[in-house]
Amino acid sequence: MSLRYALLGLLRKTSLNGYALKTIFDESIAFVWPAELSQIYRELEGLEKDGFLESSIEMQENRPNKRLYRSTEAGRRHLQEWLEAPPERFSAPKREEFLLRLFFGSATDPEIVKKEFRLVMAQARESLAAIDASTRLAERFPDRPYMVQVDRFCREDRYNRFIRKRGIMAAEMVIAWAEECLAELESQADVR
Amino acid sequence: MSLRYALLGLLRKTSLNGYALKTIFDESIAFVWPAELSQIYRELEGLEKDGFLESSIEMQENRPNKRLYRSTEAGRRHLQEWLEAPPERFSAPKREEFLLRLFFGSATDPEIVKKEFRLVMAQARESLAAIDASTRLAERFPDRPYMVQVDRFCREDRYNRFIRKRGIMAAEMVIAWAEECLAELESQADVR
DNA sequence: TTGCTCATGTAACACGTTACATGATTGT
DNA sequence: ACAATCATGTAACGTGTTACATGAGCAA
Repeated sequence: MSLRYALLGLLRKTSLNGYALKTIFDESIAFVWPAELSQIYRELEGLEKDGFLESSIEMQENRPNKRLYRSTEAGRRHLQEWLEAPPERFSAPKREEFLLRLFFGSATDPEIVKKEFRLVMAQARESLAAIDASTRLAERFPDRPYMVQVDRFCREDRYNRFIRKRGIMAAEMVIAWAEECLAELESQADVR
Repeated sequence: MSLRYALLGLLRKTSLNGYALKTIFDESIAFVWPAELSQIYRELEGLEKDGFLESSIEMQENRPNKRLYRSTEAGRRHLQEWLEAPPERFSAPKREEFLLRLFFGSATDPEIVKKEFRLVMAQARESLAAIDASTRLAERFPDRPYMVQVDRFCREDRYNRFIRKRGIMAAEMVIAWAEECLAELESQADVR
C-alpha cells in the first residue's frame, strides 16, 4: 500500500507525470522506498480508478505528450488519514541476502566468506558516499522540488535530516560489524 | 531465488517435510529470511520439478501423512555453486514504512511523529529481547537440529554469533537514533 | 552511429501474503 | 468446550522486477 501514499504525497501540491515522478523518486524517496517506472504507471492508474487522482494530457511538440496527474480532494484526505493513523507495528525489511549466505557459510571456504564481508563493507561505504553526495546536491540546489531541503529550522528539513542520519548510522553500523567479524576471522583462532 | 537456497541448505543433510521446515524457519532463519508455509510448499514443488529435491510419503497413523523431501546430488551441487559464487552486489532490504512516513511527516502533527518514534524504539527493544530469548534457547538445547549452535570454536556457531551480533547492533543503532531524534523534537527549538 | 534523454505503456514473471478447506489428536 | 498442534495443500491477491515496443531529438 505504501507506494500509493508516496505518490499521493508527492502529488499533494503539484501536478506531475509518471516519468517526472520516477526522477523524483530516484533523487529522494528511493533511499527509503524505491520504485520502478512500470510500477509507478500501474499505481497511478489504480489511484485514478479509485478517485484519488485525476489526469489530463499535456500536448508537446517534438517530444511525447505528457499525462499529468493531480490529486483530488479525496486523494488529499486519503493521504492525511494515513499520516494521522500510524499502524500498530511498522513493517521492517528483513531478508538480507548476505546474512542468509552467512547462515550457510560454514559449508564453504572461509576465504569466500571473508571476501563477502569485504564486499559488504565496500557497499556500506558506497552508500555513505551516496548520502553525502545527495546532501551536497541538496545544499547547492535548495529549490528543487521534493529534494531534501536545507534549512535547519524548517520541519521538513529536520525530518529529512533524521532520515539521512539514519542512513549514515546504519551504514556505519554495518562497517563496524564487518570489521569486527573480519578481525576475528583473520586471527583464525581454533577453527574447526 | 534465495528461498530455494535456504531450503536446499536445510535439506543438505536431512530429510524434512514442509511443516517441519516452517518450524525450523521460525526458530532460526526467520530472523534473516522469513517464509510462509504456503510459500515453502510452492518452492518445494518447484525444486522437485527442477530435480534438486526428491520426495516420498511417510505413512502415519492417527495423523496426516508426511511428504518427506531430500536433496539430490544435483541439489547439493546447486547449493554449493551458490555458496561459492557470491554475487557482485548483495541485495539489501530497503522500504522502511516508518521512514516513508517520516518523509511526509511535516504534513502532520509533530505529536504523532513523536509517538511513532517511540513505537520504533519499542519495536527495536522487542527485537533485542527476541534475539536474547533465542540465544538462551540455543544454549539450553544445543542439540536441536539447525538451531543456533553454541560452541565457541565451531565455524557454524561463529557465523551464527555474527548474525546475532548484527541483529543486536542494528537494534541498538535504531534505539540510539530514535533517542537522538526524540531529544531534538522534544527540545522544540524553532519549529516552523 | 551509437547511445542517452524524454515519454508512455504492455506483458510476463517472480515473490510474498492472506484466506480457506480438511480432519484427527491433545492440552486447558 | 475450545483452541492449539500436526499436516498438506489451493486460490487469489498484492507487490516488485525485467524485458520489450515505439519514436523524436541530441550529444560524443
